[in-house]
Amino acid sequence: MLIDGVKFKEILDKRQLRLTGQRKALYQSLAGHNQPVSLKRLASSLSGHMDQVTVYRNVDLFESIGVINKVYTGWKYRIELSEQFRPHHHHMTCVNCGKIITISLGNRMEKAMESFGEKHGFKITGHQIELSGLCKSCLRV
Amino acid sequence: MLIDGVKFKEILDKRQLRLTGQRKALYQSLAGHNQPVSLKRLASSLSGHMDQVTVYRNVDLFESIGVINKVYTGWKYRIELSEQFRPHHHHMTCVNCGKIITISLGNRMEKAMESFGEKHGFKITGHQIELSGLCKSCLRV
DNA sequence: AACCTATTGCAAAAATTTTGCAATAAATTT
DNA sequence: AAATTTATTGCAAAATTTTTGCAATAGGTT
Repeated sequence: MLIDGVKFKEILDKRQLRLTGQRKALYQSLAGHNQPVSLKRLASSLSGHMDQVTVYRNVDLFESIGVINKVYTGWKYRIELSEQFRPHHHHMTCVNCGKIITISLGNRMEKAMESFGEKHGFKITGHQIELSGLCKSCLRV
Repeated sequence: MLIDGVKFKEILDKRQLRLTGQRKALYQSLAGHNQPVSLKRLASSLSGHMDQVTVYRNVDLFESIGVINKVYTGWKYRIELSEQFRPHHHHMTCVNCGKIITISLGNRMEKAMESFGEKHGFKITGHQIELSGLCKSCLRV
């Protein structure tokens, strides 16, 4: 596992949440994916380790403590580890084959988003940017 | 109704889809909202005019023919008329009170998104940009 | 090892979305 | 204007997804 498991434990500890076997399994499964996963896939990949209800409850929990982000690619949301564990990035999804590419927009554009909010009196705390289009191979066909 | 109803009819005609009372009602309800609506609210605002199943079916249809866009603000998606009926824009949502503000990012940034895709071999056909943060009033409290 | 209580699994409810089919009503033709 | 054609609707019911209550289990502490 490339992704820091110590930080995960710290985040739980700080709030007196327990590091259970199920939470470890969930975290590791997320760390093992290098693309956002749907809750359905996540749950089925973990079946045997834990009940589906526990997946739901912990996904909610993980979101509330900032361990994961929900990403909307296409019709449904998917889940990935947050920026505490991975560099900030965005996605580009092929509308034809569903391929997801991870991209980073660069500092200038990221900053621009924040100052954009300020112009309208907002203090920006996060943003979602999802591009969709046709990937190289689907363009050819 | 400020929003072009003729174009709506044309879009249906072109595909030999029928302009039913229910579709008119749905379109008008969408035209009457100046913010994205959840499917739930949409359905309940139309109850009496049409069955919930019909709302689902027509929302699907409207999406497939480009009449509406699905927008992800917060946890769930919401629906709004597409760029065929309204100027292209994005949203900024207050994470505290849920207020949604419509914003436009300006040509430079819009273009930048497209060329970003090209760099990675994608032909960009659309994008979602959703900012979240705290609005003026929620910052004060 | 005993204790405290957060967390889990199970069963079941609630909410959301999809499906099949007969009845209805747009649009076209006569 | 009536008849015709067939896309569309409403209803009932199934399927799927998400939430809830509670007793049993198992982290973490003393």
